[in-house]
Amino acid sequence: MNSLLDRLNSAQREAVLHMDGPLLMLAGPGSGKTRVITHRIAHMIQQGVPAWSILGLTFTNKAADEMKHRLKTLVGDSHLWMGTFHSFCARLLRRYSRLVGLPENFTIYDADDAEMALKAAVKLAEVELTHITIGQLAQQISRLKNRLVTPEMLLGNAVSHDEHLIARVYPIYQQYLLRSAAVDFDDLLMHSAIMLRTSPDLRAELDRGYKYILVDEYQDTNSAQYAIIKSMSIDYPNLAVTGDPDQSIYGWRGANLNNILNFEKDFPKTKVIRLEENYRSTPEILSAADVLIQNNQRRKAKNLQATRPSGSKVRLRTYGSGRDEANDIVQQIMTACQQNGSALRDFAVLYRTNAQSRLMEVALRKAGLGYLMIGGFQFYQRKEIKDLLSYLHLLHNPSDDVAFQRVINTPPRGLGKQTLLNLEELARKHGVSLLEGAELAIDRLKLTAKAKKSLVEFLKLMDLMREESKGRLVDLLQTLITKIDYRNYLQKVRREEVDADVMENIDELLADAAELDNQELDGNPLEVFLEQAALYSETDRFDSEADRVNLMTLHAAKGLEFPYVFIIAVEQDILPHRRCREDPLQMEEERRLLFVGMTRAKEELQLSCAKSRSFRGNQNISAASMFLMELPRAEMHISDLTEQWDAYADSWDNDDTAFGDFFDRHFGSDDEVSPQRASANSKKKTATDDDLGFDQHFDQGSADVETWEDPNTSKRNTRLPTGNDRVAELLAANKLKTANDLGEDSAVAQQIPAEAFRVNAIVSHPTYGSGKITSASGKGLRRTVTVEFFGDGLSRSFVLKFAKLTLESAD
DNA sequence: GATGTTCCATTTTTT
DNA sequence: ATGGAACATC
Repeated sequence: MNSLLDRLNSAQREAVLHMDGPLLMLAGPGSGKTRVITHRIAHMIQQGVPAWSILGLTFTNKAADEMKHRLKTLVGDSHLWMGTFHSFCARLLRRYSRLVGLPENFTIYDADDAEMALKAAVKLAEVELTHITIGQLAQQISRLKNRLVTPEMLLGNAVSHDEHLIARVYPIYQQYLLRSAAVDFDDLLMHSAIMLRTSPDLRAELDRGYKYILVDEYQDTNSAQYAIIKSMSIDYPNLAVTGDPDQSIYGWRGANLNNILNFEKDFPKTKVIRLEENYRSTPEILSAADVLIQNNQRRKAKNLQATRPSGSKVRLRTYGSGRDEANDIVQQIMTACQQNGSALRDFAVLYRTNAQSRLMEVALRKAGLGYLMIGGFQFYQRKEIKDLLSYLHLLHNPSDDVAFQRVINTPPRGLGKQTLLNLEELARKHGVSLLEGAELAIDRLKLTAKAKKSLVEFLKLMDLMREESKGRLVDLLQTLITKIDYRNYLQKVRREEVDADVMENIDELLADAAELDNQELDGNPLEVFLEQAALYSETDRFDSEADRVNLMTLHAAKGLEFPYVFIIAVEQDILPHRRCREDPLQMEEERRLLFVGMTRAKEELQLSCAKSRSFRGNQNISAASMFLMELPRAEMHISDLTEQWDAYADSWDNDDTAFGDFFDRHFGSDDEVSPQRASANSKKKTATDDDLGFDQHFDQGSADVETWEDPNTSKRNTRLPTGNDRVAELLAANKLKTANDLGEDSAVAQQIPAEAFRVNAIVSHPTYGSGKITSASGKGLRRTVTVEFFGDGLSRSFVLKFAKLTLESAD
């Protein structure tokens, strides 16, 4: 049994040996936390603690599975409950649903379903969503729920317009969910917490039952989760939590850092153990991450100790474009695989937002390398899967109005908007679900023959499925697919392209069902199937046997490790995300996010940014992230691979419209221009010919790595004039005359961009009067514009250098 | 009511 | 770029 304690350092051993009383493990990245947890449980079991009295709560199913797996190798099969908060709560609610007014066959709505329900609620509440989107509203309500704020608590407390709106919609949303016998993700926690609060007997029973509770990633728990754990740790405060405040990255989801910061106060006589030795990363990687995180104000200092031998320097790379970035990384991966026999699965590419995966995917596919993308559009969110599952949901829970809505006319069976509206009204009048409403409708609603027939058929289908649901899940699904001729419908909806994928997804769903059919289950298979789908996340099955490059967001990477890590698009407005700019707290969370990403790496780490990146279809100039300026750059390997930049710039030169847009975006808007942007632009322009000297304003410093400045500080100090500013100024001063004035030796010329003469600008000509520029091309004085004159409606072309054109208005 | 077309916002991160 | 919603047409 002492083998359990072998190969543990003293702090780890102390944690493993701790049994009774609260325990706080402050575990830095790579400090062997999972190992400590599993060994500790194994130790407890060996000491005679019954496994079923231990409750392990994790953040992802993946983490739970991993621990279960490791535990199995230590003590064999054991019957402890280890899972996510959400699945634990789901289980709790299934058993005690009546305590919160739900039937036990309630449905768990995913974000999509919840949004549909919210939309319905907004409609019922008869409010107008003017300046807030449905998504924002959903998030606000989610935050309230995470803080255990019920609709009643909101009454009379609303001050702002938003608060009034929420106070109005939130209760109706909750009602809607209740009537649909459904809960959203947040409800799982909130209902559980409330249930524990209002049922002292149940609380005491669970407290007694789960004598030992263990919470992983405690820094990411929110108030609802706190309430749940706390209430089960009163009589038996054997609560052990592990976490790292520096890895708190779910503040936006209501995670409350105070949970971990105040743990010692909360639970008297807490034993605190710090795990600061890092067994994962090279000293280079660890030190870079450590230097970065020290820029956070709101943290507890900690002393990360590297234990591994020195490795290669952390790389910091600048690319010309996101495409170059992706290609180079793929190149590096291939080289590494060839030269030192690395496997593809040793590599991870991490990014801030899911959208950033695309370029990597393209590059990997082009190179013929397999990849595994975690997150993004998830399997269970695909239309074809959701459609089919909605039928099952409706079958399992006939009150599920969201499922009904999704399913009733998919595939189209002639039940249109108006019919559905009538049906809805009928159901509401009778206080019944939509499905029941449908039954009523057949007699009570005047329907077209077709609609009536469809409704009858639909109800017959549901009956048939009800019959079938006693058998195997696969058969049920198969019957459904055949009856509604679903594959044919899909083929029609998505013409030609990618229908192979779609069909594969359906097959995969069938396979999932078949797999479940073969398992021994302690519950209703249909229910288990649906719940799995609802609480499943892609992160959970990331380590498939296949050898592939891993692609995922920084959030999804939490808790994982890889020999080689690339963090891409470390750029201003992406890695500190745009939405976090003003909020220092959110800014710190962004920094922690990068910290988490960096500390995933074992051997090698590369951070990169690109100077231009396409966003929503067009190329934008990017500035390096302020976080890169905070890194110990002297100790890193820095390289600037922007030689492709000029090639990109040239492609713009050939396309004047594109350049016009570019100009607008960077000089014509009121946005402040960072030095990076400005010099990037000047670099581009000086590469061409006869400029107007406009650049001189900007041509200070190159964008080379050595001159990287903190974009935040420099932005504030140097508000650069924009093209429009200057034109407006000169127009006002009546100094802007004709294009001739833009001649080389004209004083004004130094300041007027010929590009000011662009499409839609109003100009006037001594002979033809005024007109509008309808097209423009060329640079500088050779610029040619076509003007459509208001007088005779005719178009004429001019070369700026020679024509006497006067700019009347810039746009 | 179904199908086709255009326009529009949209994207932070996830159980 | 892309998919959804609003609008138009069959």
